[in-house]
Amino acid sequence: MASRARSTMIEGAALLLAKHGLQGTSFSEVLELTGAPRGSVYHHFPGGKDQLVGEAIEFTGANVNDALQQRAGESAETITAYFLDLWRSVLTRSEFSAGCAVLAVTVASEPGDLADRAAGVFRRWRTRLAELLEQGGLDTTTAARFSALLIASSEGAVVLSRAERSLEPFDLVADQLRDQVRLLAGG
Amino acid sequence: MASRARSTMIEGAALLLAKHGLQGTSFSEVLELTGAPRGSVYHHFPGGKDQLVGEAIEFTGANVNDALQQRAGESAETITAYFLDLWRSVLTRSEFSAGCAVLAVTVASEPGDLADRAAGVFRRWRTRLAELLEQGGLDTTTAARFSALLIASSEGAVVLSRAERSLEPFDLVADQLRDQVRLLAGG
DNA sequence: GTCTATACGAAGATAGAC
DNA sequence: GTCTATCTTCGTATAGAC
Repeated sequence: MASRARSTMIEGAALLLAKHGLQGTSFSEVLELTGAPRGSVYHHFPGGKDQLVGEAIEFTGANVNDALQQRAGESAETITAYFLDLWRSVLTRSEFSAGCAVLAVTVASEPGDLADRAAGVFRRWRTRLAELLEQGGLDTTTAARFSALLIASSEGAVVLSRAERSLEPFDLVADQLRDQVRLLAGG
Repeated sequence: MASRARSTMIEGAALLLAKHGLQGTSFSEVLELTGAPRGSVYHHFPGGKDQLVGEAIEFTGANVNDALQQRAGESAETITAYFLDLWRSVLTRSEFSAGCAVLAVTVASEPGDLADRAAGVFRRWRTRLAELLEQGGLDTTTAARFSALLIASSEGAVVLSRAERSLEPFDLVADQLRDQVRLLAGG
């Protein structure tokens, strides 16, 4: 039975990881943000911070995969535009204060279980997106390549735009990718 | 007069930032790595950690710009391939343990001087690369777009490959980008 | 320029009462 | 399930001697 406090903490941790990074996300901050009770942290997460963070990035991973799933069956162009909008809205809704929790964990964690879980999330995104792009009209090789490119460049563009606090870098990248997928789809 | 210990610390900090992130890089680690004397940290860097980190990312920024400069006058295809190889070698030489210091600082620092300096580094890369791509045959608009795409996707691809501890994601991205710039250059 | 000693705060984690 | 108290470690930063 998953308690309310437990899932609230996971969602809160996911948000804080996206904003402040791995070491910048403490139990204290998560509790302050979510109002979850301090005394039950190690009751819900006996594995400590690593467990909470691990579940938070799996949560983020599932969110993105669910969102992608909603566009199953659409054209490669539509899927590309949708994926880009997903990340663009992270920037706009947070006023450039948030990015990707999975990336934040990857660049700040030493090799180990946490890093492996982050890798798993990235890999599932890449596989799922490639499948959808292939269904959307790209050939197998191109779908695998463009899936990797789309994820990598979205992640990177979010970082550039966060740094500059401007949508300019992100939008330049997005424009280029949308043009490109049109050509690849033989439009 | 810049002392030897001072520049050694800056280089060491740049490497550690790329490996362990912002909060994962402490004075103790920098001193251990570089053998610099503990007693003169605040003599060389009266601004504390922020100053050291700031100089470290400027150092990284200058390194990349200098490397780019070596390819001035070459074709857009050559410049693209060279820029990708630059980041690919970060992965291979570190056995997937290092990434980009500027990205690491961006996703882990709160708004302030440090974040602004990171933004400046990214912006200078983007501007300089766009100039070179334009000289290399791309029209102005395409050069600006492709410069942003190339930087964003390299940064993102480094993260994906670090996570998976495999060159596969990076190489998929690189293949796609090299194909794309060939088309853009009218090849 | 470099040293040691130390102040200070924050973090993760554990123990035991309720 | 939740609380408070506490332990331990580690980080940045400062002070003052050499």
